[in-house]
Amino acid sequence: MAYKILIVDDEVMLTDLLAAHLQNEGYITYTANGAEAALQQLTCVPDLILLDINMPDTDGLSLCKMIRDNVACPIVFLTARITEQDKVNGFLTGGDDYITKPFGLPEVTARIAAHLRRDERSRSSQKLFAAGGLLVNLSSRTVFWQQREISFSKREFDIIEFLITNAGQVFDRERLYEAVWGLDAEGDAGVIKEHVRKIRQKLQEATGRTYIETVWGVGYRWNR
Amino acid sequence: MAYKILIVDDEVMLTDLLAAHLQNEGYITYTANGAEAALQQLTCVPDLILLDINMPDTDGLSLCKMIRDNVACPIVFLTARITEQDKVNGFLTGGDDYITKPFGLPEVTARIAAHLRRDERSRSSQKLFAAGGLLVNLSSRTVFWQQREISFSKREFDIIEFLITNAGQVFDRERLYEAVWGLDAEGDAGVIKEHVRKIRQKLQEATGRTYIETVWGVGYRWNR
DNA sequence: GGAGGACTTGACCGAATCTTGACTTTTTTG
DNA sequence: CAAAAAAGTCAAGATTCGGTCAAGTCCTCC
Repeated sequence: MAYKILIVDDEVMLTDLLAAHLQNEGYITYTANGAEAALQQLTCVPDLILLDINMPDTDGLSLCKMIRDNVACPIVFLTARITEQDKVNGFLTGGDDYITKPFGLPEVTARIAAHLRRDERSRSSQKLFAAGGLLVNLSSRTVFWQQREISFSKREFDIIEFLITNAGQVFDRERLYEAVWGLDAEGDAGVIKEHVRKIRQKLQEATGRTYIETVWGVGYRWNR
Repeated sequence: MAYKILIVDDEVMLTDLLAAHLQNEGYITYTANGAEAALQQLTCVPDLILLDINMPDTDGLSLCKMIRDNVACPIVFLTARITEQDKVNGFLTGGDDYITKPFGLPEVTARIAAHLRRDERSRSSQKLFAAGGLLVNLSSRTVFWQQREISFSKREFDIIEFLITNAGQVFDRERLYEAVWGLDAEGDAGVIKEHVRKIRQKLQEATGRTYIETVWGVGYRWNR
């Protein structure tokens, strides 16, 4: 689930540059080179908006308000400078940020990532999964079986998290490895066998069940 | 947006009665007739919980603790009576309340409404955190352990503040650094290790506990 | 401008965890 | 039924990570 970012600036060169860079980072990008185009593009329901508020022929403030009225995502302003007056005008309200030109691409990337993370956190601060006495809490990374905590290492929990959020689906080892270790990780997906063993062992010991089922010749699946 | 209320009691008649009444008042209700069911229902992330602590076959205290560890909403206890011993046992902590059986429906409704109002208000500007003798005051930036102040430097307190306002969640050093030093700060997130050491040292010295827990390979988490 | 506390850095060590590869068991298939 | 393929087990070595420390720098308040 890649994030969608809408880039609004009158300079085509700049929007294209940012779009190319962000696509490279794995984001889906949309561009708009004017107020009208920006409003049209809102239909794509972006997760974050990069917005130049100093565009000519455009009242930045009211464009910003119109955007806010229609989508709830964070807005990061691109601007030559922010004066105190701008802040007073209410440009900068909850969840927003600004980057002053000229800026470096790494800076933009970092800010975007941070905002998306923060937004994600507030959107669903408690991620809980329950199944017959087993309680998995993704934000505190804990697993409880009837008042008793079962502790898992990082990799073990990562695997559990992935399987449980996709409970019922079967994943082969390659796919699991990719999901947990990352797309560009190199190494043998055979490690999974070992981690799954450990997970099952701990679960079995505590609950009497194994939860992770082997689909022979295909992969693993989480059973509630 | 309607509030969600989870009703936990072993008597089906009672849960159904309460549910019907509260639905009539405009609440969304969930019911559970046992400890296990209660834990499962937590996934609905209720805004308030009505909990019978005198259910047979259930250790009310630890069930209560489990619930608290996973959701932050107020808990209203339904009980035959609350003894002094119960209070000492820690059943009642900030935001909680109890209603002794037998009770009238109007009483339940009134209490629930009062708690939801209070919770709403305090959630937006919670400035005081308490956990077993430890009292953290965000506005005066002080930490007390049983009438005794423990002093922390700016950075140390900033870290404590962030962790405590997101208690239970795990943050890796990068996120923590970002949250405390700011998005555009440059520097090594390794500093955190040193600050955490100092914080723990002071807390340990004063309270005998460390509060900040390490989740190996992932990050840090504040334990109440 | 100096003293003292706060903040930062980098190196080091031990411990927790991850990975590997050989080996065993189970399942499928010819 | 035997061979092959897939999955599970195990122990040992490799690796990564977090805690600690000492030293250096920065800042602030006299």
